[in-house]
Amino acid sequence: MSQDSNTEAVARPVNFIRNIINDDLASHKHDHVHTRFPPEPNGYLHIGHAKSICLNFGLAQDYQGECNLRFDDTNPSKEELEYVEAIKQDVSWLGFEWSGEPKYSSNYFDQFYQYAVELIEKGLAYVCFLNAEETRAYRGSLTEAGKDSPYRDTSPEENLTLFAKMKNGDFKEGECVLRAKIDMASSFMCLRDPALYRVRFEHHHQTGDAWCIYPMYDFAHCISDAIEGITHSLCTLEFQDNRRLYDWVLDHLEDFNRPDRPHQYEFSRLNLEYTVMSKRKLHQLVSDNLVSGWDDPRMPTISGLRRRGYTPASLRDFAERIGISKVDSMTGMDILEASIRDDLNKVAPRSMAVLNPVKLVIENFDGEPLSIQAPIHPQNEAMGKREIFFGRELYIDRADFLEEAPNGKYQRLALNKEVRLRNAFIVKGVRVDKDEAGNITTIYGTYDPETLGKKPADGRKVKGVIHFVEASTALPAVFRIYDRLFTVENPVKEPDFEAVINTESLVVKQGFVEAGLANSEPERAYQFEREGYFCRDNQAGEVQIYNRTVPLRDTWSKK
RNA sequence: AGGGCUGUAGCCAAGUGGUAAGGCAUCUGGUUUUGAUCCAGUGUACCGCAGGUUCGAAUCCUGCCAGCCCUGCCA
Repeated sequence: MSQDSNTEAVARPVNFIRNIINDDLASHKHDHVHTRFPPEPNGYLHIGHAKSICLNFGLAQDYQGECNLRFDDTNPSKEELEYVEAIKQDVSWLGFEWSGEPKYSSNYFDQFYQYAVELIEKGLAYVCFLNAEETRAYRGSLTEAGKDSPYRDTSPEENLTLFAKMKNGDFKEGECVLRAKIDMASSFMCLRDPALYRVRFEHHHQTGDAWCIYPMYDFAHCISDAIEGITHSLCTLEFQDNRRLYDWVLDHLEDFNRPDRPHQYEFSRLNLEYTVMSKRKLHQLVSDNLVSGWDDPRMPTISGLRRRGYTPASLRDFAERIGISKVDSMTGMDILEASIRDDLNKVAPRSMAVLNPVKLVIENFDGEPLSIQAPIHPQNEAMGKREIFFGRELYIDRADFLEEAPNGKYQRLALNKEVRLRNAFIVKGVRVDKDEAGNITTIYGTYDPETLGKKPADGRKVKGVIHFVEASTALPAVFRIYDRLFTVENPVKEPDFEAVINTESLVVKQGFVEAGLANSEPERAYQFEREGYFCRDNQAGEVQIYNRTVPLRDTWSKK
């Protein structure tokens, strides 16, 4: 089938959903693609949602179709306006544009009501006065059929009256529900006469107090999709059984019982190692003050990742790398980290920062600090140069000095050993000062003035390179070093996931950055050479705060 | 256990009867004023297990095993 000449075929990801779409287009079941991203506004979006966003909006882009943003707001007791605003912002930040105005399931409350009436008229729905407990008992179990509600055979006329009374507020919360009349013996529990509407005297963030009955997800979602002309309704695996109800509703409504109506397809949700992904648990972390908020840089939320320094491009790339399938999988952090490193390596300006400073005094240097032009990106000259300084007093990282080199592989500074100072001269350790406890307080050394931008003339080999900042011009800074939020791969498996929280997931360090960073902006990424990728935090203060997004790849320390 | 799904290398994941893509990770070289990047190379995958059909099976059939989901008036 595929000809050799067909090599221009773009390297688009392949997955079962694209195969379905291709088939649907080929068979003319649909002549276009229209997807939707339908979050319930009851919390902040996380990276699992990012996967779904990239899927739905990405499909629309690739097939020149459309993707709606729809707030699935059928349960006013859990939803808030704060979340709808945050969700819009996160989707936009990720780089996607929804089709037209944002939609709300609540836009269709009138239509839902009419469709419910249609089902009642057809004898396919009834008002049931069993309470919640009775309903559960009547439902049966996984292995036993349920039994019919005593209200199941009420006439359509009477049900119409009852349903109107429900809408008018004549019944109390919990007194009755509207149920679909399907099959109390079905092996699909969701088909055992599921509730379609419940009574809730609750203020809704979109419709105010106009309604006191609210549709259930299974009734509202499929109809919303159909009203909006969605072709492919994508959701996660746990809705596989619900698909039967999705189809049942549309099959029994005159407006939607047509071949080109929407169909639901399910893919597996994202599970990431060392974190939790459910909104409930994320809520708990916030309310228990285990993190500073939804946008704590340790959170897997989109806003948290953003504050951590993740870029929209890196998250989109991540979504592409993990792909779409129906396998229950646990994705490693390494893929996420590879995505952000790949992006930042290309675009992040280089800079130097010393996180655990110790003073290095260059004994044979005197006078004013020397200005040096250093490349902003060693592999990309077009990014230009920056000014750094070299002087008599420098800071280097304590981890870059040992009085005695442990072995031949050691590539850092030691007494009587030379090392290159990044972007500057070759220096040699001479002696140290220590306090009473034996801690090194100052390192003294000498520099070779002939080695700026060149190798030693005498041909001697100097292997290591360490970074530094000039003491008098450096800016003090706080560094927040983040690590995984949990100590175990899958915290959800623990009896109490909060018990396995990583108490060292945030370590704060005080050090210095280059003078050139005086005007760094929040969310701007930098590579602090040899340390990792950092971004300025959005918290204002006298001292700059940098969040470590991800360390540089390290193929050496593990040996 | 009644039903719905899933099992391809350490982790993701292509593959839809013709003899196992790719990414991440790993390892090995080379370049390098970041132990980074970059470049080149690197995998005995019993394709969950056992049978069967076929000239030929990861792909079809049967049985078994394992994991996930379903008994909200949540989504």
